[in-house]
Amino acid sequence: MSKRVSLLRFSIIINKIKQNPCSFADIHALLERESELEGSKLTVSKRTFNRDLDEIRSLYDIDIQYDSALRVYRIVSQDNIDLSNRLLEAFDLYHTIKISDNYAEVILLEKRKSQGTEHFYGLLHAIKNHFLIDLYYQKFWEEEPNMRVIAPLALKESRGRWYLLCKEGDIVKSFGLDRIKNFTINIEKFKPTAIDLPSLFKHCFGIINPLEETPENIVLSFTSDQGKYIKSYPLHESQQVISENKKELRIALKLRITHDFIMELMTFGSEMKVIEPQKLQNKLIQNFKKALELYQ
DNA sequence: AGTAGCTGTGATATGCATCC
DNA sequence: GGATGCATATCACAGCTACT
Repeated sequence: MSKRVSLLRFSIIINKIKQNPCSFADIHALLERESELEGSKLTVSKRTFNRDLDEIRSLYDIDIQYDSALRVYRIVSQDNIDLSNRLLEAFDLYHTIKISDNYAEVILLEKRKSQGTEHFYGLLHAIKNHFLIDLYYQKFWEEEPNMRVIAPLALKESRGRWYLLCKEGDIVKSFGLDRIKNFTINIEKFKPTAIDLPSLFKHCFGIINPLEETPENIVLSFTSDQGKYIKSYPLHESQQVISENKKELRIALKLRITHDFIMELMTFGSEMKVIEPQKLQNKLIQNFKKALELYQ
């Protein structure tokens, strides 16, 4: 039994129980069906299933137990939902890529360059042990990568990309992992400083963080169709629905108005209107006018 | 150097017995 | 009825040898 087959079985078990608490017989039947799709045997004995539950508990922090009153297995606690969902997602993605060769006509992977995740391990080592690093970084607008010595603080995910947060002087800067050409861990250490990074980025849309800007209360109105997407994929953690009817969905956000946020808002075109603040509305009007001028 | 085939070892799955 | 412990079976893989 390969690790991949076990992990696939864990994923099937968790997803099934997550959707609907069910009996061992139900899970066995599902594994039987999945075996046909997968082309290898996924069904296991009751004993192995029990051991799987232990593994799932330690791997994903998902506690599945038998409910004798309802005669079903169900999830009784999930310590860190975000983390376990991400672990499951990561495995589903891994599995899909793994089998994509055999399903080339139905699994269409995006052709894209590496996200720089190969740097994770080395960077984490430097962050944990407070080592300075010599970073060779390729800016979008420069031909050659330049080298800088920086104090790495954290890795941050933002809008599907990964960034290295560093301290340069008193400022926290971010570097896209996909633009890191190379880095070496310096023998010199830096003095760790207590910076509350989650708070620092609390009112940011993405990775751009102009601290001189104060967070603004923003109200947006979406068409009801677009509103459905916005409700399922919120723009920001501060997003709150303030009103909803057949014609529109109104949401409130609290964040710093940055270029990336304005660009994101422009992608909604005529499906969205800025209600507040006035200066954000003006900025969008100005941008759309400029865009229109390109065609006149 | 590359690879096919063999073997030993550790990891994993299983069935049975027993407990609660 | 499900959960658990234990002995055994099975599998994957690294390391080795022999061959091309």
